[in-house]
Amino acid sequence: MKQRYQGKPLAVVQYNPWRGGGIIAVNYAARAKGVTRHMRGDEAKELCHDIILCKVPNIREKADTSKYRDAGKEVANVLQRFTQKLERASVDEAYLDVTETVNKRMEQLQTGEYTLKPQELVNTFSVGYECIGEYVNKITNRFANPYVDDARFMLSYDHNDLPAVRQSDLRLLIGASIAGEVRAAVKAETGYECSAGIAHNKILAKLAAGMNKPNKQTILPLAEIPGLFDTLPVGKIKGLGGKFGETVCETLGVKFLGQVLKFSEAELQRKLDDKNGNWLHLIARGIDLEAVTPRFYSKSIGCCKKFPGRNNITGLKTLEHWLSELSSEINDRLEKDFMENNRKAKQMVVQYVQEIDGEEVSSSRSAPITQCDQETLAKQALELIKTNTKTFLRAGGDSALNNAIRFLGLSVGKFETASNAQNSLQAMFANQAAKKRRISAEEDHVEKPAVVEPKAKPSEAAKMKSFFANYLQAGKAEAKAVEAEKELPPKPAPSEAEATVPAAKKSVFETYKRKLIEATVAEENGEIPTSTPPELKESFFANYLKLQKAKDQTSEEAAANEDSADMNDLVAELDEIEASSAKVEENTEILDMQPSTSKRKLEQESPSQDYTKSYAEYAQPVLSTDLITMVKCEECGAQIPDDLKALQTHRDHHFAQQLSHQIRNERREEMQRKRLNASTTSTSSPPSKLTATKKSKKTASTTSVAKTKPGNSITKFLAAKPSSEPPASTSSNPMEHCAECKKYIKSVDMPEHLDYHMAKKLQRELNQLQVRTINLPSKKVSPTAAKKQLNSTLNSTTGSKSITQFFTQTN
DNA sequence: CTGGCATCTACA
DNA sequence: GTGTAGATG
Repeated sequence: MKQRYQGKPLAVVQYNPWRGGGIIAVNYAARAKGVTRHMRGDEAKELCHDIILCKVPNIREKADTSKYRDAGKEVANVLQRFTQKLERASVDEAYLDVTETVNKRMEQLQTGEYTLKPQELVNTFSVGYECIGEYVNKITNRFANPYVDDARFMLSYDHNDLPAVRQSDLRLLIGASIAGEVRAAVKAETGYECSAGIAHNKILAKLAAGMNKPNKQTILPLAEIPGLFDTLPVGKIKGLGGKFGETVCETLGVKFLGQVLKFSEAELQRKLDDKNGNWLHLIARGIDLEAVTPRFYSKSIGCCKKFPGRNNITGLKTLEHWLSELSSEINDRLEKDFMENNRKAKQMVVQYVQEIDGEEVSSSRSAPITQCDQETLAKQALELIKTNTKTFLRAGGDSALNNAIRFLGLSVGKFETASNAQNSLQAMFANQAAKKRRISAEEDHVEKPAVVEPKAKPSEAAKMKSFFANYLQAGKAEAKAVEAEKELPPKPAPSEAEATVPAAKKSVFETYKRKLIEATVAEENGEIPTSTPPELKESFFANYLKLQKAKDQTSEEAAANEDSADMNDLVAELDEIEASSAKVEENTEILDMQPSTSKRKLEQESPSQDYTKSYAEYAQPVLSTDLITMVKCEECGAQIPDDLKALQTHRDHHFAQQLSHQIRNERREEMQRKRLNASTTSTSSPPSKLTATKKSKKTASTTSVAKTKPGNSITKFLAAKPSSEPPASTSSNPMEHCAECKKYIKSVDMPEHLDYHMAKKLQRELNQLQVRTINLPSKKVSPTAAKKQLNSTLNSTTGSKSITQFFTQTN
């Protein structure tokens, strides 16, 4: 492709003799003119006079898309360097689970080994925010002053979840910086540009990725989910874009995803079915339990061709010809695959559509294969068709088919690793390919090439993780374990457990919350609401966990639990949550490559088109200094804005926090005593239980679980460290030494204390950076772009000394 | 006659 | 294990 195409309207067509060919890809300049996929080339010409139509090359009389496969692989090779947990979702999309990198950077943020680099966020957007600077501002303010949240935030989440949600925002920001690095690497090394979505699971990441294009990335914060879903058409969610989505809308009488919240899970299960009801119930809450399944190569290789109308295959010779052509392509691709992956297909499938009595009848037949040369494949395919068609040939001849064939497809799969390298050339290729991409255990039956060498060093000895991190992560881990279990053989019906346990637990949480509220309200004379009444909202994580846990239990266990005190359930649950710092995809990114618009290597930028107006990629960081005036909380040292309301709210927090820790400590000690009395076989180790239930999931979970440190429980935060001897540390009031500020801090407050240090650092860094965008040659600005610019200007003038200046466009 | 082709997943 | 329909890009 030449640079003269840069920015000009362009589309890719295949088979262009008839009406200009079918469009299979459209660049953004052409999209702006209304050109879409599925149009014919001629229609596109009508809409966009100067559109450039590129043809997909024809090989063997059919479209050959290998160029696009190769381009996708080239990009995927770059992506692979950033995580082992890479799932290629299609030829130009991939999911990256960057949880481990985020974890590492969270720690490094505290030690100063890592700092957020705002220039990585210049073309980043965040759902619900006018610009990324606003989002960053919110995060830093919350961390420095965690207990003053806006009403919307407070209403969206349960009090107990707020810390987790707060930390999630910082994690997403780090995720976005990683995405920025990834995309920069893709651009630098391949010339292709791509967009990305950064969120806590695949569904959300995919959704977010589509919100700002091209060449942009979008964060979807947890707190924005309810608002977004209120007006999000159901069909926008992956998996709901087709017939099923329509069924959902019709049977529920809804248009937007948020409307699904009105239905209980049971209702959804009744109206749809068990599985879909459960799935939709979670999706409507932004929960998607699908893990990023590492997969670099597809499970099958296939090709097909339609023979519409007059092109129907009616003769044996023609059929043999096309089977031979398809086999030839398969064979080529298979040879290449063998070189790279040292695997061989063990099964072939032939699909075909016949016209029988004017009706299209499709069939597919499979057979095991030992060889996959062209002739063998073609022959076997023909055999399969013959033997599965009642009257294959027309009576009275030996070449006319009884039923015309309208479609032929041939694919091979069920790959197995070749026993050993067949020759030195093959070995060399295999090794090179392996070096390049270091495939993780993708398939059970595909062995890692011997040369595979993980570059990731074992992470540094885990420092004390913040309570928030564990809370959020573990919550997801728990959910995941339950999900994985569904793949195991049928479990006992949850009947009893489902009905009673959640109710019981719910009351516990309600009581607990009420206590907190009463306590805080009593102290503050009822002036400032610190917690939303329980009936207004439910605990996002806790509720989900409760539900899943109930399902997880056999009736027997449920009965046993009913005997125990409510509080025991709660504490056990919290302990379990905190005990496992197991893996989950914390931050998922989807990268959406855009071959049609992308620039090739060596290409230079060209005159900007309309859509390039909103590009922020010319931004560069400039230093400036300013800080917001804060006062210090005597209790925890946190910086709080110097106003009465903020101070009051902050003190309320400490009170609530102490109460909550106190309750849990008491229960924990009680449990401990019980445990000592009882035999210590089964109850001791929640993490091992997770390992067991997760076993069937063949993601990287096994490795992560193995890494889980046994002592990674909340008790670590609550009990004094044996090594450090704080002055007044007692079992009831343990203290620890903060490495950061050399002060002794109550152990209960240590996690937040560390968060405070991190927040302070973050804010300092970010406050010192101001990004300025180079003034682009002014052309017509789209209404939305104009609005954005206006807002940016407003931001930069009103908050002249504020952090919102990041990334805002000033001149 | 013309909405192409490739790939994956769920489910019966 | 096998064949089919649906979803998606």
